[in-house]
Amino acid sequence: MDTKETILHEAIELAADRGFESVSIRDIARASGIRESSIYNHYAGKEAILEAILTKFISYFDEMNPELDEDAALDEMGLDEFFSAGMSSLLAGVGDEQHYMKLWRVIAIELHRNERVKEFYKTTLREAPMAFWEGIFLKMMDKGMIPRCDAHELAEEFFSYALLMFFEAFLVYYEEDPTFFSRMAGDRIARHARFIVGKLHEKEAKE
Amino acid sequence: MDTKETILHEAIELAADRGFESVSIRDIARASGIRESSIYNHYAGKEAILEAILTKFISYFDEMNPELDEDAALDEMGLDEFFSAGMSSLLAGVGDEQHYMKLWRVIAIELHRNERVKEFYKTTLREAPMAFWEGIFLKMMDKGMIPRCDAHELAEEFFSYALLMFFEAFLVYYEEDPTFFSRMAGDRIARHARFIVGKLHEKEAKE
DNA sequence: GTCTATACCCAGATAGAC
DNA sequence: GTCTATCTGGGTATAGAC
Repeated sequence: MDTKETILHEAIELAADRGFESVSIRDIARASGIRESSIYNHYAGKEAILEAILTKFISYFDEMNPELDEDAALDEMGLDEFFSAGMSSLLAGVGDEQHYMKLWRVIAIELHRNERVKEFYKTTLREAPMAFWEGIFLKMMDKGMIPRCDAHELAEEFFSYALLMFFEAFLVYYEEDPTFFSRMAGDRIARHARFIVGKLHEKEAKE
Repeated sequence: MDTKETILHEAIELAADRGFESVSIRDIARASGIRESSIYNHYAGKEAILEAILTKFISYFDEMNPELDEDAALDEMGLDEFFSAGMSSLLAGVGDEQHYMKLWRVIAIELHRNERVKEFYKTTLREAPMAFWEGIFLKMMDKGMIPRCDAHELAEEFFSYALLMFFEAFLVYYEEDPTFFSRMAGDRIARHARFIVGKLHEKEAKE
């Protein structure tokens, strides 16, 4: 690993503990085994390191979240199976490699003060998945797999729970248990999915 | 307003913008119209001011959230009415006075690094309301108002959405719209409540 | 590209006159 | 209880030798 990568890596490790704001150039230099001044040969300043962290996170996220071929999947699966598959895909997208988890933690902490992170949250973490699931639900209705209802609302009900898990895992429980998301989110979201599926099945049974 | 109160007030105003960490004693002194050194006649240090903020918030919160007499209420109301009442009570508990909203914002930002805030979140914001709603659902089942099911799960499904609104309102949307919670949470949570009530009604119809 | 040395600033905090 | 003055430490960042 070259120096530039090392600096970035150590900056993330430190920022996951106490937030990027609380990490100094000195800290990063010490952890990277070089002097403060050497950092400026690789990054223009502290802000540039944060930008690099966000860029790394976003490209990592995109790479881990290939477009799902929902049409093919919908033809082959039942409703329950599809939810499980969708959730596995979601969790795979979050990843569970330790260092990647730290990136999520940094992003969560930066949310309140960084415009780029806010934009990422609003479009990539919230709107895009909501639109995806809304599309899925519409197709399910077309195929008669679920009864007709407001697909937009259904998507909101379904995906909101995953968003709450994100906030709780990385802002509330992270320090006492950095694996909270990988360990708990899967089960909790699966339970939630069953609740929603239950609702759809009941509707079906009723009609 | 005496000096000690002024210091606390201005500290909150500043911390709501950029987080308490980013506010300096100098900033607070300037906003309060006194010198830095004078602050130490009222507070032991910066940490003491943060503690005072948390204490103010918690006592304000407790004051705004009187115990609801759910038994009496349940006897008089239908299911829909009770949900509306419960939600109004929740929103009243959050309050909408500007300065109080700023306290919520500060709390949300501090969540990731302050143990006291984490504890408040876990017990007062999450566990207590969950237990309250679980109790309500159990009583509703006893009275035959809703079909029997897992009351704990139902409470989680119901209240999780309100928690997500808290995170989104104060971490994501606050800067562009400080009134997001008062304006949006009410409607959104009401819609969510209708979704849950819908589910219960369908269960009822089915059985 | 890394080092030493240093500039410059602002942070939290204290001493002591009034 | 407020002020002026000051301390000490740590922060980001730059200059220039090697």
